[in-house]
Amino acid sequence: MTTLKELSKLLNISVSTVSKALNDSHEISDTTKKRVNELAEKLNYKPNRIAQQLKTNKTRTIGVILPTVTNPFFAEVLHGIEMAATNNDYDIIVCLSNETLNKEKRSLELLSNGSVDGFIMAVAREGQVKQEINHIQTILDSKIPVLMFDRVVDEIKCDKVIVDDFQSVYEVTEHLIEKEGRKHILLVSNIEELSVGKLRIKGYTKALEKYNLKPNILKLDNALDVEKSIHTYLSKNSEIDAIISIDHITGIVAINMAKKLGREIPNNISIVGFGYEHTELLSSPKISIIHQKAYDIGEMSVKLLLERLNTENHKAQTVIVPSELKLSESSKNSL
Amino acid sequence: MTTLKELSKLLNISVSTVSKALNDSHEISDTTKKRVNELAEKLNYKPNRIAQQLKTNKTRTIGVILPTVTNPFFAEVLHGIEMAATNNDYDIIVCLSNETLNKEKRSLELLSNGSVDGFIMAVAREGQVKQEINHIQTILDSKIPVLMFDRVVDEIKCDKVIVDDFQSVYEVTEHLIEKEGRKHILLVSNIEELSVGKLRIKGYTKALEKYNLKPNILKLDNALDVEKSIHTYLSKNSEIDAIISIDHITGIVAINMAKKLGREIPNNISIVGFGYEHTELLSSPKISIIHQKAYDIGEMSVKLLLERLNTENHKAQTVIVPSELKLSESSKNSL
DNA sequence: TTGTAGGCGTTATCAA
DNA sequence: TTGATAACGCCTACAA
Repeated sequence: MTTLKELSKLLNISVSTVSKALNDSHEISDTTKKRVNELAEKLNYKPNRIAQQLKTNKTRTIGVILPTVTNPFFAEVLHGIEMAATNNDYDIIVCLSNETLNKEKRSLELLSNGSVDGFIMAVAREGQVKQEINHIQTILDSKIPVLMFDRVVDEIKCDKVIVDDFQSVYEVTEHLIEKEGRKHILLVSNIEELSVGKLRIKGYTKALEKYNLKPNILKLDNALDVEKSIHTYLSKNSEIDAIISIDHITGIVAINMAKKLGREIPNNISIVGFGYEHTELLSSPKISIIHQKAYDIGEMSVKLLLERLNTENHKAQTVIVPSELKLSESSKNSL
Repeated sequence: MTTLKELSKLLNISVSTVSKALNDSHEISDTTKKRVNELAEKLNYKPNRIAQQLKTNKTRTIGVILPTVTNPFFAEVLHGIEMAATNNDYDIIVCLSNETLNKEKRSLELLSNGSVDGFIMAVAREGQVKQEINHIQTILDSKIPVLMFDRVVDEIKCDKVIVDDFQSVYEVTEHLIEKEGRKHILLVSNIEELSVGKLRIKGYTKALEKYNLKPNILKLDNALDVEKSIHTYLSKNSEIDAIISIDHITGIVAINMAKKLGREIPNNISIVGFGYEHTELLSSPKISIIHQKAYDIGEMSVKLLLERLNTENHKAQTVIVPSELKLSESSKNSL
C-alpha cells in the first residue's frame, strides 16, 4: 500500500504538505495540489484506515451481535443495519452468539478493546433464560454505547428498538374473535422463554380474557417433531377454529397439518403467523402474517446508535417499530 | 480506555516495562509483573486493537461481501464463516452488495485501505450478468487475497470454494429417470443467469440427453406470481411426472401447486428442490432436497483464505464441497 | 532488570 | 506556501 511517506519522497516534498494537499487544504498551492493528486491517483493511494482510526480514536465501526442469522428475522434486521451503516460511512463487524451466553460475552469483550465505537445487539436465548446481564452492563460502564433490539433486558438502561409484540398479538386475537367469530383459538409457541415470546403470549391471553375465552397454548420448545405435535393436537381438539403461531415457522406447518386433516382454510379455521419478507410464498393458501418490519428495526437501530455517538449524553430512549397485520387467503375476511 | 501510559504513570515505571510485563517477558522481575498485572486487571486494561494493527500491519479481520443475507444459503454460509473466523481469532466485516455491482465495487474499494487482510465473496448477480470483473482483479493486483465461493468468475485466478452444481443435478436427474421411472421432468429456474444456475441446468440437460429425453424448462426470473406460473404450467402439461427446482423456494411452491391440482406426491409426481437447514419443515409431504453444505462452504472458505494469508504464494486452489441428496416423502423411493 | 528511542501512517500545531 | 515536530497506543531493539 502506498503511504504519504512514499508520495512525499517521490515528489521531494514533506509528508505534511502531501497530507494537506490531499485534504485540499487552503494552505497549499494549486500547483502542488495538482502534482500530489496526480501521483496519488497514479499509485492508487488510499489513506490507511487503521492509522486514521488510531489518530482520531474513532473507528466508524459498529459491532453487531446477533443470536443467529439463519432466522429470517435477524437476517432482515442485519440487512437493515448494513444498509444504514453503509449510508453513514460506517462498517459493521458481525458476531453470532449462536444463542449462547459464552459466545456473546466473548464477542462483547473482544470488540470492546477499541475495535468498535458502539454495539447493536439482540441478547442470546441462554442469557435471557438465565437473566445474566453483567457482561452488558460492563460494556456500558466502560462508556461504549450499546443498543438492544427485539430481545431486550429491562434492567439495563440503554437505547432500545423493539417490536409491538404485545399489541400486535392482542389485536390479531381480537380480530379473530370479533371479525371472524372465532372462539377456540390455539396459540402455538416455540419461543415462550424469550422476552418477545412472553409478550406475545400475554397479548393473546389478555385479549382472550376480555372476551372470557379460555387460552389454548401448545408449547413446542423441545418438540422433536413439530409436524407431529401440531397434527396430534389438532386431531384431538377438533373445536379449534383459529391458530396463532408466534414464530415464523410453525404457522406454515400448521397450515400444512390443517389441510392434511381436511380442515378448510379459511372457512373452517384461520391461521396467522409471524413473518417477514418471503414468508407468504411458502404456503398455499398464503398464510396471514404479523409482518415485523425487521429491515426498519435494523435501520432504526443504527440511527439511534449514531445519534448517541454524535451527541453528548442525551437520555436513553426506546423506540417501538409497529408491525403490520397482513391478512391473506388463510384468514376469513381476506382483503 | 486504559492505556499502557496510564498504567506506567500510576506505577511509576516506564511504558516499555509495563508492556513487557503484560506480555510476560523474561526480562521483567516477578514482583513488577505482579504489580503491573494486578493494576491492569483492576483497571480492566485491554491492549488497543487499532494500535496493534497499525504496529503489525495485520488486522486479523476478513472482509465478507455477500449478495444478500436473507437467502438462507448465504445466511448459513455466513454462519460458517463467522464460526471459523472466531475460532481463529479473526473478526469479519460484513458488506451486502444487494446483488448490485455498485455496492460490491464500493465495498471492495472501501475495505481495501488496510481495513482487512483479505476478502471472502460471492459475486453479485448484476456483476455476473454483465461479466464485470475488473474491480476484483484490482484488489488481487494490490496483493490482497480474495476467495470466491459459490458464484465464481472463471477468468479470475484466485482460491475458490464451489458446490458440485453440475454433478448434483445430473445425479438427481438420473435418479429420477432410472430409479423412479420418470420421463417428463420439469426444471423450474429463477437463477438461470447465475454461474451456479447455468451449471445446474447443464447437469439436467446432460442427464436427459443420455436417456434421449427432452428438456422442459420453466424460467421464472421475472415472474410476478410464481405460484400462478407453476400452476398454469402444470395444468397445461399434465404429463409432467417430476419437478426439479434449482433454488430454495420454488420447490416448495411446486409441491403446494401440485397438491392443489390433485397430483399425488410421490406416487404421481416427484419433487426435488435445493435446500438447507430447515427447508424440509416447510412442506408436507417433506420436499426432497439437494442439501448444500452451506455451513461447510463458509468454514472451508475461511480455512483456505487463512492458509493463503499465512503461507507464501502457493498456487490458487479450488475446492468443491459436495452436496448431499436427501430423498424424502416427496420422492417415490423414499428412504 | 528497567528505561530510552524510534516507528507503524496519519493529522494537527506551530515554525519557517 | 511549505516543513518540522509531536502525538494517537503499542511494540521492540538497544542502551543503561
